[in-house]
Amino acid sequence: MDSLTEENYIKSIYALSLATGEVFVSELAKKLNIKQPSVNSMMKRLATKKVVAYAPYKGIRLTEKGKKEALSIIRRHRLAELFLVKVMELGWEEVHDIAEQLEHVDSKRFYSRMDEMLHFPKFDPHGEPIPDSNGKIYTQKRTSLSDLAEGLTATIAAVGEDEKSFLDHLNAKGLQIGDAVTLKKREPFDGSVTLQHKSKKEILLTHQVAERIWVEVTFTRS
Amino acid sequence: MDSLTEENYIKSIYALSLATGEVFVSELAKKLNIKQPSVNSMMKRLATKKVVAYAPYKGIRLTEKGKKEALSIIRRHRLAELFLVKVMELGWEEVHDIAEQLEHVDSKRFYSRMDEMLHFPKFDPHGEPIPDSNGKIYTQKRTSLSDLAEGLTATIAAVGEDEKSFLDHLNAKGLQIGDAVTLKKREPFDGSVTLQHKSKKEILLTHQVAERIWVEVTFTRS
DNA sequence: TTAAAAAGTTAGACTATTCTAACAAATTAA
DNA sequence: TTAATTTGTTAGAATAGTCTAACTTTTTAA
Repeated sequence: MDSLTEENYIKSIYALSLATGEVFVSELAKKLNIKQPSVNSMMKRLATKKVVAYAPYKGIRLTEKGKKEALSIIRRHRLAELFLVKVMELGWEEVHDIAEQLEHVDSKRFYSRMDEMLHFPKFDPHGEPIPDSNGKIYTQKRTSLSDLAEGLTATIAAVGEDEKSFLDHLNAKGLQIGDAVTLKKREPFDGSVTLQHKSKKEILLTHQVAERIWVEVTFTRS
Repeated sequence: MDSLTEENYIKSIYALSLATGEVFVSELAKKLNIKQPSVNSMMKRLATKKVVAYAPYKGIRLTEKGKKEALSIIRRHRLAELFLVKVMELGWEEVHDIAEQLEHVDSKRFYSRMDEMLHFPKFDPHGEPIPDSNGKIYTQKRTSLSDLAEGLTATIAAVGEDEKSFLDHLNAKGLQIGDAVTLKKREPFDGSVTLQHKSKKEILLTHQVAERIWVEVTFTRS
């Protein structure tokens, strides 16, 4: 097991190395508000633990093991944020610091219950993906249904709102997460969209509803 | 601010010194699974911080400041337990270890929201009192309504269940927290009780309901 | 009432984190 | 391409918590 401190290092390394695959001691030190020599010795420790690959004067990279751990922490953080907002009705602005603490709670049950209560969300309301319990991230490109081009077919991946009334509305329309829909027509006037659904029925959604639905394009026009 | 470790010491000192007002190094060491010399040096530190009063070879006592801190930790722990059970629907047996971690979360909002969501509970379902945010504990002697002697008048202080259906039932009977009731008669056969209510009406409750209502005796027969 | 037993204390050591000071390597810019 | 700048590393120290070994006080009980 990693200490709370180690977890924070791992999380930051993941975030900072996302783009290029590596981070430098100086960047990490700045991000964590810690002096370079401290980062340096922590890297030696994490290297011993096989969490990072680290050679002196070279960049820091997470190993597979390290990535897995990072994703697990990120999952806990994002689930916690979503939980605090959706279930506890706290404001987005006040939620980050609390999630920063909750992410270190060691209890599978605690997180699996959150997951259940939130209906296994794939994204947090910022649109950031929540890794699943195997560390798998939904990487497919998502678009809001309100931006999908006419004629394209896409799968409903997630909804931006988890409120019962919204879900009820989708239900009433016969839509569910996982359903494939084809965008038949978008009204230029009000942005409402007409969908072709697997049920063969045509479904009309207002712009307000469409923009809260995230889809993944599965087929393009050939 | 106290460290997580210090908070754990304070909580244990409070619990162990409740009866006599003091704890001994050996007891504390056993409770925390820590060796005596470690406890000894921590006591020196907490004494410097004015959290405990401690003289070598004498017992350990919390100062007023220390008691306040202990009550705040206990409040957080009990709120968290209740929250995990009532809101997150986890089982009582699996909740303690998680609450043990949540109690150290530093966020007033987090706890005040729990408090609100739980309707400002005065007791956890074990019947243990939850200190309020000023550290005040509801010390009055409580009895279950199912144990109240015939003829006594008492005030409804809390209910052991927070489920909507239970609260609805009480509502339908015209009972609310804070109401004074006099126990008119208890049926020996099924334990159901007849109450005299301030509304002048007589109310009949089954044993099942009565045992979930906590009351404080306000008047005794003279 | 004195000798075990129990309880408490000191001293010294070790790990996890962090820091400052001083030096070394790599990069950048003139 | 060398000198300045940036980046990284080592060495040594500090704090929080804990431990073991070796006493010292108190208590308990014969």
